[in-house]
Parts: sequence; structure tokens; C-alpha cells
Amino acid sequence: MKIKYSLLKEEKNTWARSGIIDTNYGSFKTPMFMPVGTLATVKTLTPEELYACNSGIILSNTYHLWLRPGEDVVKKAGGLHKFMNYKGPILTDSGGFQVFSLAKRKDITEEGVKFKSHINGSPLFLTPEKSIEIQNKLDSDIAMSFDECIGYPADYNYAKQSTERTLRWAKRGKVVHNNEKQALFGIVQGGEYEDLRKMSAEETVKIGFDGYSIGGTSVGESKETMYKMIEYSTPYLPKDKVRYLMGVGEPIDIIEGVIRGVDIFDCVLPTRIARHGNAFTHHGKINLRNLKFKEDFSPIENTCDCYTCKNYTKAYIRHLITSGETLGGRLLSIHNIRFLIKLTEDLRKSIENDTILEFREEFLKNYDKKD
RNA sequence: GGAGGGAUAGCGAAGUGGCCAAACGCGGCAGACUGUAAAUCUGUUCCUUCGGGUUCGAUGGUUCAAAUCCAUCUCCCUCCA
Repeated sequence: MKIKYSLLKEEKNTWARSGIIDTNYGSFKTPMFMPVGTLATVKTLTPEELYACNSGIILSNTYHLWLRPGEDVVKKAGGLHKFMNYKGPILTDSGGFQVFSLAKRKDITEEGVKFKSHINGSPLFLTPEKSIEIQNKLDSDIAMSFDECIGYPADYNYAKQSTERTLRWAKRGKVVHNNEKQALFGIVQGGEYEDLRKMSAEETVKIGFDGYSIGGTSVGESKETMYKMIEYSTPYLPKDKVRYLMGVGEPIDIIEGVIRGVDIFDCVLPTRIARHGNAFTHHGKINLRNLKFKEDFSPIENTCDCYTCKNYTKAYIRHLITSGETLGGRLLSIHNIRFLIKLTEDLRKSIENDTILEFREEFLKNYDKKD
């Protein structure tokens, strides 16, 4: 079967909602945060460590697995789940973001995108059909349409053209999609423009997908603009389908996203900043390299239930990070992922109690008050 | 005892008359990171009340000007006896 989304509760005062997603690899409740495992690994962590964080679903990447090890290797291994030994659901991004992030001189045409391999510079050509074909072979639970992620700020005419092309690409991808067990999501674009977002959402819904995502955010715009982009999109998405805000993962942005009707999020932030020595806390982000933690023998957060906080001190993690020991990044990744997943768990509770606005107020009050 | 070589900021190491408060690396301190070309990148690192002040083993000298030239001294290294 494909994934099935069930709406469980709509929060009384906002667009927030809670739900449950059933997949062939288990069920998880929404809102949910998805850790990113681009190269079929959530950097430095084992699947067991992810389960311990209560991970519902993780994300992997079409472009990167296409280049290495190649989708046929993954298929031979028995699909992505078997290949990486992750027994929960997996979503694969289409490669659209890589066109945006690493192709310097991208040549985007109606047919597809011509660009160069970041590994050896060899010429590559990615099309909507190719992206879906690769994802069919990877056998993830959710495949994403191949889109163009528009930068910010974007010229209106360019944004319009690009958004319309993304719609045509979405149709082409849907036509060739042929994995019965895999869901396919459409992506709303439209830049920062209200009418384009509306048009993109409505037209994407007309094509008909198993879920919808909002793309083209967190590309350099202000938070206010990002929240607007979400507000311009979610009202036009069907209530009985899951909504995914791509690439967003700052705690505050997750809260604002949920309030605007988003169900799932993904972001590299928890694992990347972990490897760079930072931890999320309820009082804001802290940098464990800072001198003030040298003799701080308390956990990152006393209230945190993660493996790291239950067993290690800030002083020890600081020692690991400043010494370049990989365990430091691992321990912080565990904490940060658990922090965001716990945040979505708390948001779920506040939706059930119709208290999400109070939750936000309380969270912001503590988060701004840096120690 | 003889012959060479060397002492530069926390460490290593450039610089051999003015463009030198002194390259660069490391270490230290801080910042950034939002569908991962990221265990990466950026800033900063003598003191300062931001006007300036005091530095290149020590002391004295030459010069308009010295980390750079001269003299003496102290310490370190290599080779020969």
C-alpha cells in the first residue's frame, strides 16, 4: 500500500492539526520532524540511535544516491530500507534542491536541468522523468516531484515562469511514476508572491498527489516572508492530505509552520550544527565550544530525555568537540534530533488541547531569554 | 679548546635598513549554518580610555629611520679536537 494520512484533530484557534501517517514501514503521528540522511545515512548516527530519538521518518536524496552508489546498486540491495538498514519510513527528495544549491551554471530548460557533477565535474542531465525513475528504484515510501527551487528574491516574471514549469514537470513525473507502494508528493512553489503560491497550490492539487509540500522557503528570505509563503500556500491544500514544509527546522520556524497548517518538516540543521558544536536548548542555541562550558558538569538540558543528556556533561562534550573527536558531533546530533522531535510531540499535545498559541508564547519567552 | 649556525608575538616559522604591530600555519577566543559538495566556513588573537603606547634574547652604539647594521654579554644547536 501507499502511505495513508488521517487527520485526527484540528486545533481550535489556528490552522494547526494533528494526524497519523501509516506506511509499509510503520506509522507515525504528525506534526513530525524528519532528520535528513542525504547519502543514505543521517550523518554519524545508526538507525538504532534514530529509533531511540523516536524518529518517525527520515529523508534521503535522489541526486546524491544517483551519483553514489547509483540507484541500481540500491535496488540490488533490496531497496533503500534494506541497503541502509533503516526499518522506518523514508522519504526521498527529488534532486531539485541540488540543482539550486550546487549547480553554479545551471542550464534549466523545459526538458530538464543540465549541470555538472559536484564530484568530478562530469556533465549531468536531470529530468522529472529521470528523478522519478531513480526514486522508483530507490523504493522509498515517499517520492518527491522534481521541482525548481526558486531563490530569494526572485523576479516576478521568472518566478511565474519557473512555477509554471515546475507544474508541467510535476505532471510529467506523475505520468512515469510506477511504484505501487510508493507515494508521490507535489511541490508548491511561487516564490514570495501570493498569487503565484495560490496558483501553484491549486494547480498542483488539480494534478493530484498523495501529499503536498511547500518548497522554496529558507532560501535567504526573512522569517516574516517565509511565514507568508506558508500562509499563501496551505489554505489551498486539501485537508485530507499531508503537508510537508521542505528544509525548515529552526524550532521557532517549526512552531510557526505547524500553526499555519504544516504536518512534517525536514532540516539538516540539527545534525549540521551538532557537528559544528551547537545544541538546541529551550533557552536558545548554545555553542558547546564556548569557554564557559569548560567546567560545566551538567547535561545540556536537565529536562531532556535523550541519551546524550541522560549520560554526558557539557564539559565532556566540549572536550570532545574542541579535540575534534567525532563522538562529540554524534552526541550533539542525538540531542538536537531528539529536541526537534520532542518539540513536534509537544506541539501535537498542544493541538489536542487547543493551546498551541499559549505553547508558542511560552516557548518564545524562554527561547529569547538567552543565558 | 676550535669552527660554524641560531634566539621573532601562546607555539612553529617568514622577514635581513623605511611600505613592520611584524606574512603564514597551529593553538586560543567568538560567530555563521534551514529539501547537506559542510566534522565546514568566517572573524579575531601585544596593551589601549582607540588619541596612542610598548615589542622581535640582553645592554650599549651607528642612522633622519633598526627585528634587520656594529660591539659586548647570555643561552641553545651542529661539527672538529
